[in-house]
Amino acid sequence: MQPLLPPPKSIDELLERAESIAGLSFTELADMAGVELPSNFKHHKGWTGQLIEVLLGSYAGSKPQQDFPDLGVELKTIPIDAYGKPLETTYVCYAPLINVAGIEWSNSNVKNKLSCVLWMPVEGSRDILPQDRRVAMPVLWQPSETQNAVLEQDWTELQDMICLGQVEKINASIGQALQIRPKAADGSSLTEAIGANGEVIQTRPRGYYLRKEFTHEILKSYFS
DNA sequence: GAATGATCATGC
DNA sequence: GCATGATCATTC
Repeated sequence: MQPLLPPPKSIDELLERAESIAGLSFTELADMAGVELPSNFKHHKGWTGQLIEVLLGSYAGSKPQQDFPDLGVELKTIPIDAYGKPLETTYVCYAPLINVAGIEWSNSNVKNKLSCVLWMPVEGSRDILPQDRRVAMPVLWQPSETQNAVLEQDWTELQDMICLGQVEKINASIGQALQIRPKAADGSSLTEAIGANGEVIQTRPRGYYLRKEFTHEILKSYFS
């Protein structure tokens, strides 16, 4: 998919664009973008996110930066049920597993990505066909002090385990708001990490994700 | 039913 | 393989 518009020049312009597609169905959005609508997402898991990106004027790419670097805004689509509750966790970024000296919360990719997020909730219930799913109203969010503290605490705990060679002990149950889970094409994918004795080991790549409870709180606070 | 771990598509 | 976009599907 190619961007349909130049990047927005201001947050207001970005919000206007986002609000202008709220309420529209995936069928209407696919038409606007000139792309085919998948009948399901089994083989097109990132389709919705990329569709919203091109409609709002984000440059496609896999750069480890925000979607709108000039505005300092990250774009996230999030599937919700009929009650506005998230149906999935939210991927944040890759978890660095090696050469981690010098990485602190203040300069981490997680903090950078989550410093300002434009959430685009979309209907995601599996009993709604992709063609009928609609986009909800956007939410521009910046973490509160409390939220930032929780994120920092989780990140520190997890990143400490990585530094101490305990990556193999990390599972998705660790962390109140942030968790680490595998992030790879399949189980054969490997990357370097720190082992229990400080040696270099091979392990499955991991990513940081936000729990549904945390994103639910974000969405609720803007609709109450 | 929800959560964890696994997986799919794409561009370099 | 890394990093983006995430959802799937097995396990609990």
